[in-house]
Amino acid sequence: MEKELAKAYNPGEFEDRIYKFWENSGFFHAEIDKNKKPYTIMMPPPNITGQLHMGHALDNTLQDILIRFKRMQGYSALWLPGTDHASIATEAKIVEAMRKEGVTKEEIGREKFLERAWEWKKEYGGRIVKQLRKMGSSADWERERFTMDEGCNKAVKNVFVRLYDKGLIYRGERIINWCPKCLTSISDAEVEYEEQAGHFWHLRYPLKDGSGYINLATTRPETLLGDTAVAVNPKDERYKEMVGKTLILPIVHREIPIVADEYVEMDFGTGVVKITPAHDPNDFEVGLRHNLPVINVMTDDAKITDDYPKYAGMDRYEARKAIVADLDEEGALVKIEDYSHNVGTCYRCSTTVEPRVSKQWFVKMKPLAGPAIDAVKNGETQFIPSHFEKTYFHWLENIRDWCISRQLWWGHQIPAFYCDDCGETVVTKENEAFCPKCGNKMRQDPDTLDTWFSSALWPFSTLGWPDNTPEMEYFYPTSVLVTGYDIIPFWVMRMMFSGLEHTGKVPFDKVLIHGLVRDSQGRKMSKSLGNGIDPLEVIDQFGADALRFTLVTGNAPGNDMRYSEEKITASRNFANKLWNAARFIRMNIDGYDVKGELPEKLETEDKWIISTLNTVISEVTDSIEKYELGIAVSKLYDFIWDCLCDWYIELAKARLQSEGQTAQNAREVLVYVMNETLKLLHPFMPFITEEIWQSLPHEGETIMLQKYPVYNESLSFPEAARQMNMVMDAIKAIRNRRAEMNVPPSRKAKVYIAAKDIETFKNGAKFFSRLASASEINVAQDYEFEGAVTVVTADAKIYIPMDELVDKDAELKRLDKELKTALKDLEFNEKKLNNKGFMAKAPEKVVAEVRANAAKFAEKIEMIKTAMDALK
RNA sequence: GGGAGCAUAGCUCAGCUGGGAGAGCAUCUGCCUUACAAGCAGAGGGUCAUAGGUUCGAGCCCUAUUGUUCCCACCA
Repeated sequence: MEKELAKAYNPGEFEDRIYKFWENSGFFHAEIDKNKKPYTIMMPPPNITGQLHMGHALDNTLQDILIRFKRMQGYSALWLPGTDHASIATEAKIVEAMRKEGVTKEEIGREKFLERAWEWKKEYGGRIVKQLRKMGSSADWERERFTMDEGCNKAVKNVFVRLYDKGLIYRGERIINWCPKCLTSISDAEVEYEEQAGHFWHLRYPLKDGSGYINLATTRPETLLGDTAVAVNPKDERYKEMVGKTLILPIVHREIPIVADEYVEMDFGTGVVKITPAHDPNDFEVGLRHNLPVINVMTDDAKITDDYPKYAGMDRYEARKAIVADLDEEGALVKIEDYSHNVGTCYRCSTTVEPRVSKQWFVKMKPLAGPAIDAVKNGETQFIPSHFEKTYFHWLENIRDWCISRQLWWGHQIPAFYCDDCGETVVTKENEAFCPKCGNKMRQDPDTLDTWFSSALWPFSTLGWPDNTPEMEYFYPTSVLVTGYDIIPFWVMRMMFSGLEHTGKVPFDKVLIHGLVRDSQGRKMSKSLGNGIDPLEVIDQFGADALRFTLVTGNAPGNDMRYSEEKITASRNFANKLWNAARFIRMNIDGYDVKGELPEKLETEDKWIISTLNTVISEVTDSIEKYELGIAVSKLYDFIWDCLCDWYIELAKARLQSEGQTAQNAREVLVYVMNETLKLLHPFMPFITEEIWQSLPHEGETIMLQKYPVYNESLSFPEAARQMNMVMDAIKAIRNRRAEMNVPPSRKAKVYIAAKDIETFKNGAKFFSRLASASEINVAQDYEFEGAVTVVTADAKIYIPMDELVDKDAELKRLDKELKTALKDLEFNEKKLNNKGFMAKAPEKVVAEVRANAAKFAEKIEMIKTAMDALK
């Protein structure tokens, strides 16, 4: 036989060995059997920090569980590797790494930079994949590298050109969020708002005709330089007369109109807003509606432009001071008020973002959103749990055009070319372009595409699209996307509309949404808080299986979970329990020829455990198929700990110590049940199940490629299970009673069982000595005792004559209490049976159950009564 | 302001399509019973946030309220 198990569960002793074994088994690069229905699952991109974090560990655990489960079921399950492109964070990391080497990106140029970036990416991405593998994940870097390099680029260009030709991509002037430090636009989602203490500067703008002033307030007086109007609400009686008149802008002394616009709220402040279209998104919209000029007063790095010589070169905060001082001097400053307000900051460098007008590429979202909404509404793609559909709809229904250009180098360069001479624009898949009008070589747009633009194409770009590859044909649409709820708007939504637009099909059938992993106090894990827990350290200390188990246990889809040391300890203890159960089995089969096949003659307890296992098989399989992994895992936990360890192994001990066929049968059943259990558990705890499986009699090379257990009707023994439960109930009742009386197990006592079903209890009598501290066991239809400890179960009346311990009054009191609960139980059931509505409307099954319960309690009451009579 | 989630034992959370409330940890009691003290056998502990409603029957479905968390928008 194979190998000894160490005395205690110590994952460190075998995880590395198992991991190497898997590497050589070909599992990670399993050949795809194209005759079988595929199960395709996507794996998100390696995290940019190069460090595995809990969220990632959770993602991967869920994905890997599904992959392993499906492969054991015979599907050709496949990872689709991820990509991670033009994010500011990525580029910043690369720039930082280069700075340490003493070079800047400008110095080495775009081409070299990208080369360097790729090296960097390879190093960090590769590291992440190694880390994922350590936890048993079948993540695969080689495949990722390929698809990132070749597949993605091709797909991105194709999509861009396609959308442009259809008029769904356009270039236009818009207000965007600009980070003056990173010198790039950032998407709305990348802006973080924080509460900042600021001021309200109350200003007054004089009317040109000298008839008075109009008062308004601003938090950003420096943008006054770019004011091109003042707006009031059209319904506002106070200013009705003023609309259309002209004001003189203080300091600048430019003439600006008063316009009426719904955007202005009458109740807020003075009901007057200064309009600076170049430096505020709302003002920009107002400007569009009223054809106002757009005057940009700031440079890229948020300094005042040369158009205002007095302030030129000052940064926005210096300029603010200077302008406020000048306003005061001019008498335009009315008062200053303290005011706290939300300010948008760059999520990476925390610099206050500057809304800025610039030329960017946009995707028209309205035409793309419609089909994406429909596909979920008609069930082509389902969210699990389904309520996340609401989030999805809410986003798509309120969607705005998507700014896709980023002023970065690391990413896919926008395939648009401009003619410097005539201003012609050409969008093409080619690497260079010549102006159709003047024939000059054109200049490619230096910007790159938003990371989500390429990520949105992942489900098909990784399969070779736009070519009609066999992979595309076979694997697309994919089966399930596993991801956190926080990126539904960024990614899920964009994959949906991209898939529908470009392939005509949804990218995946199911979207399994999970929550975030928080710390033990419920806070989001973050670097700045220092409360992040490194999964690798957890693995070192407790084992990868314990981590995986913790991440799925007691956790419903979509709900956040808290990570705590108590939880991981509980998981480790469970692994230890399983380990020791296996050790017990190994010790008992040592020296015997055991195959783990079910013997022909099964005892009642064998039938009970096999039947229970059979039920667990169907429940676990159903739960996984419904993506209720937390439920599946708790079913397995209960079965292994309660049924297998606490009961079956204990029940089998006596037989194992005997000789002959019955002992051999017990060995076979033990190995059989353990093997089936290991297979059931394998997707959740891959390392320990492999290690134990290898140590027990088995056929095949690895547990990973065994068939997942299937419910088998011929292994269902409800009658044996019922009988076993009667015996177990009696044992529990005796233990309970003894514990109440503080009788130590070492003190054995005779047990007399009075029951209708004599056979069952005679059959089960052998268990009472070990499990109920019985010195002797007698079974009969009835007994008459005076002064014995009495225990009543639903099926038996048990007497334990322990004369010196018997306190008649106490016994009577206790029995009386039991009688009362039994009477209450009976009443509850009878009430239902007497309820006409219940009898008429409740399903037959429920009525039958209630009827059976009523009978059971009536019987129990009788037994308690006779027991009490005997005591009196 | 718009949207969503959560509210169940001292703590952390399960509870699938409605059929008399569960687990782990913690607490208390008794056990080193030769797989396991990372263990075994027991015990206590809940008006399932509040108020209505639907139903024969509600932790679960509906409405309102309160508390709480998250996402989005953001008032110059």
